[in-house]
Amino acid sequence: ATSATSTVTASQVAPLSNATNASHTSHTSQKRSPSLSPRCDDSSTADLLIDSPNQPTINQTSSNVVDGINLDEIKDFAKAFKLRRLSLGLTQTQVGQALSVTEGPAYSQSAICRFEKLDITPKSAQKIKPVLERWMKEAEDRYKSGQNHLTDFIGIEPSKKRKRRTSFTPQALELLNAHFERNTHPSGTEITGLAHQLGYEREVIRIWFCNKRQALKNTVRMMSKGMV
Amino acid sequence: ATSATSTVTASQVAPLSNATNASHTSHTSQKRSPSLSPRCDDSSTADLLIDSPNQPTINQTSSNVVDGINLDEIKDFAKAFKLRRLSLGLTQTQVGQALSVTEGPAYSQSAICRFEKLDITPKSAQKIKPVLERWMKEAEDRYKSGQNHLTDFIGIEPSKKRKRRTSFTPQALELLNAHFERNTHPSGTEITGLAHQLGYEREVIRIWFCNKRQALKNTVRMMSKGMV
DNA sequence: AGCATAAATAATAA
DNA sequence: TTATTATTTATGCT
Repeated sequence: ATSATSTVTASQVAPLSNATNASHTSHTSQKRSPSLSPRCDDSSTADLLIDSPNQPTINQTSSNVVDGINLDEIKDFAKAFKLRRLSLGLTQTQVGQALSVTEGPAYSQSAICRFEKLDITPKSAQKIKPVLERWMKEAEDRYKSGQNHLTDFIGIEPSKKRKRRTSFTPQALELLNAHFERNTHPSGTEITGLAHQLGYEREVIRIWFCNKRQALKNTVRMMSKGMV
Repeated sequence: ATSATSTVTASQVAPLSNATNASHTSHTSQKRSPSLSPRCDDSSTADLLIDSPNQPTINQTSSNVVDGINLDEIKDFAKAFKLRRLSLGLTQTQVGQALSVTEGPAYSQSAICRFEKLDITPKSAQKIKPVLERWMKEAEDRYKSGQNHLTDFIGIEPSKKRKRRTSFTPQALELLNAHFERNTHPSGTEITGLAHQLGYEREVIRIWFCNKRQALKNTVRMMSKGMV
């Protein structure tokens, strides 16, 4: 996201598949993991049924229709989506970030990755599909009307405003620190509670704890080196 | 490879028509001279390259025709090539390796990368183009006649699975981090030692350091921007 | 569903 | 070209 020179063309397209690993030194035996067969090929998908409490993902499913959901349709869309994304020169990360800016549900890079690989349950896919569908349509329209519209829509460079640095009140810090002393890893619920109680955004609080833990770690590290 | 999932029929590839965007990089970074080592056994290549060490790359050229070479044509092909490559779910590495197997000149992943980015001289491009053209045509034909023909042509083992994500024990991380603090660039010997000591593959340890350096760099970057 | 980060691909340096 | 770095994708957790 650095140079953003005029060459915003569909360059920088992301990798698609695994190629040979250029590693030297193939040390000892590889722990050949039980293949998760994240693949559509029909090679014996049975037997792998590790009883999962969760629904199987689409690519683990052989049927074409589940719960009234047409999997083929989703598979086709996933493929097309990926291709269109690449054609526009977008990364999963960019799409994810763009989604979080526009209205409607947002999804992370991970979620998009999993959608493209169909490594999600039919239900989830069914839910995400329309969101991506709509977004992609819009993105393509923008693309056709010129690069600027697209980059603008995606929210790259142009309007990447940085969040203002939060400043905590002494009272808030006191409470946060007190909490931190009891528990450096507050649960999601606790974080939400604190955020609400103090009137800060949840994410701000979460980050505060991250940073605090980091600071603690650094302190410990320095002390162990006799630097403090 | 995992990309098998991403295969899309070539016909689905929207040509992304026109798009020959004339935007010519107001260059950000001073590109290094495109000097390639004249180590190739193909003497003509050597001639071609040493003959003008400082010749500008295509993307540094504004003209459409240089030395009787139609740059627009090359640009269009480069774009189309990339898209077709992605549509077939191939990586630059795979193409490079496949080329080295078939008869005719071979090119490395780096060479293909540069061709796609037009970060080569017109002469070099002119020379590579037909090779890639011929190869891609063949690959697409194979693709149409079925996956097997393609994977065969490419010389990949159909079931190359991504390595399972390693999870390090806290103890291992502690040792690794301690090491990292002393030296972010351990020597090969040190890496081997650590791998042995911790019971992980050497390559895994090497990659850990790569990623760790990356993370550190990102942190520094963010801190300098006041983001942490 | 998302974070953190391992692994893989693309780009650049040597 | 090969070796490394920079970027992106994918996955183990929870």
